[in-house]
Amino acid sequence: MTKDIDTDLAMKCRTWAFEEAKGVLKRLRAVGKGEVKTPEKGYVLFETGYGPSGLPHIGTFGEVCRTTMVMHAFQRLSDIPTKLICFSDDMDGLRKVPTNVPNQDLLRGALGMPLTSVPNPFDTEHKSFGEHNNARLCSFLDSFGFDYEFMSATKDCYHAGRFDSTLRQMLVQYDEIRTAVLPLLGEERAATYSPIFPIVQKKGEDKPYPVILHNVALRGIEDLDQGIATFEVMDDSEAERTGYKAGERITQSIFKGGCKAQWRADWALRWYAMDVDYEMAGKDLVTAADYAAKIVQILGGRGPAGFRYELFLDENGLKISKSKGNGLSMEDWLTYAPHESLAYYMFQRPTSAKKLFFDVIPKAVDEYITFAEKLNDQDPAQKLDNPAWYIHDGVVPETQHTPVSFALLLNLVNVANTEDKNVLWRFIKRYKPEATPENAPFLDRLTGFAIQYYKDFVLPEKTYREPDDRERAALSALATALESMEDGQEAEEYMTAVFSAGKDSGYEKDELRNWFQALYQILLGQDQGPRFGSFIALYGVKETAALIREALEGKLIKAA
RNA sequence: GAUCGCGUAGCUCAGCCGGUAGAGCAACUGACUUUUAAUCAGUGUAUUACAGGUUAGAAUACUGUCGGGCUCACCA
Repeated sequence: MTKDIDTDLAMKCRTWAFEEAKGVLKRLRAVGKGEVKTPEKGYVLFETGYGPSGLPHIGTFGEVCRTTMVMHAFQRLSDIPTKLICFSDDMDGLRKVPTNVPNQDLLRGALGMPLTSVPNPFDTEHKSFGEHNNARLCSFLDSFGFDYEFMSATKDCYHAGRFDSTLRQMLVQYDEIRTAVLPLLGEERAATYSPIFPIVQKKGEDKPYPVILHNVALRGIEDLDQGIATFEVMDDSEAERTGYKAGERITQSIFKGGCKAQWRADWALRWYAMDVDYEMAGKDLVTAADYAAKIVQILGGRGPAGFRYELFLDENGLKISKSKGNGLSMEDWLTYAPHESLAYYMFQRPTSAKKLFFDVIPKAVDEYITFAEKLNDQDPAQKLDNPAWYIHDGVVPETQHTPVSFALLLNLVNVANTEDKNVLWRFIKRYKPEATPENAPFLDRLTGFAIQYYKDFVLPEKTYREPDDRERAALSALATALESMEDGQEAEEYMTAVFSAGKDSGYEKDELRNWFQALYQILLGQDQGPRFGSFIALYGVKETAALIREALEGKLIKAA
């Protein structure tokens, strides 16, 4: 790519993304024995992991988004080609049945199977549960335009034999690896811990039914080059699920899909086999990542560079958990704001815990807009301090331009009292006559979000009331007056009509305030509203008249 | 128990390779308006948790204390 940023300048940049990218350089220098050079695989590998037992979520987005930012930074530090791989750990066993998935019985009958062997409970063309979720991950990532390569543990690695040479080595160093992990484990677990789990056919099943044996110990290596080894089952904890009881022995090849590594070891296996240069991890995984790095060292390699980001908390400072349903979900955010604003949020200080709840959304959107608006005019040093640089990889597209803030838009949609984008656009044009949905597509998206916000949070609060006799007479007079008027007149003209209708129906001068309040309460379902003359001008004369007629017929109350 | 981050204006937070403390919201004042809201303009006298040391100078780096919190220690 063209060098938009001078390398020296990039080296001086101290934002976390560049600090991380420098960490990658440091790793390359160590691996290259003092020289930074292109790795044998031909590129620098940035990896993010994904567990396909659930759907992609806000954490998935955060990792891919942030890793991409580091990769973009790295591209300013070095000419070495880069690649981002989103790795799906889809050989992992199905441990429990997710409650938010159809065909619960189907899944209950597949416990213990690798996810890519679990039948697909969804009505999609994918053969397995794992593959279905993989596809979900990809379409999720694609919807944001991430530039990545998908990799399946089952298909691309275990079964393809890609991990075999590393597995061979793990077999040789089995005890060493096991010993390294033991200090981390509780006593009970340590007794039966194995870094490698053989995958066997469940006993007593006619159909193919692969299950992962977790409670085994390596007893001997029969043929190292074929990966053939003997394992002994250590207890009866999985007897019911697998048919294997304590003391039974299994001799088989662990190559070509014959085994699965325990997750800490699996991480190490992947890092070593693929020579991963960078992978970040959430704080909940720090210990595991440290141990995985130790295992990589035992294998003779060096773990990837990468840092530990803090977790997201809810409004009360508690960890966001999908099962508890606290905090904000991906869907919540994307319902009310563009993904660019979420990327902006992800850029903000990943090393300190952030509260992620509803109120942060509008602020994130407006801060994103502020930075995006000024990026292209800044000098290179300033650009590197601008979050928008990281979100858009250097240049903000013209289509992102928006002359109006999200906060203003939220006010506008409230005032406009509309679920119609076109009406909202008329209000926007009053502020910024040059803006159109065509020349400001990002603003057009924002109007959609603002309307959604209005629908979900403002509209339910509305309470329309019935007009009394005097109000009824005044409203009726106003409707009649408006029906004889045309669009396109000054707001003052309409305002005069509103005042006349009020005065003619008996409102004294000091009482007119009540007349306006009545309009809002009866027509808009709220105690306050826009200047009414302007409202008519923007909403439309005929439309306003129609609205009044509806109110008089009591339709608005029923609708609400 | 181990680890990691946090403690700055009423609220949410920014500032943290050291140089007299900022934003948004809230509040208040004014302008505009034949109502209100919006909009526009303006208004911030915070022991930067506490203590100590380093420095010509510390919210910022260091040491300690207190407070409250996440995560890990069964599984991944």
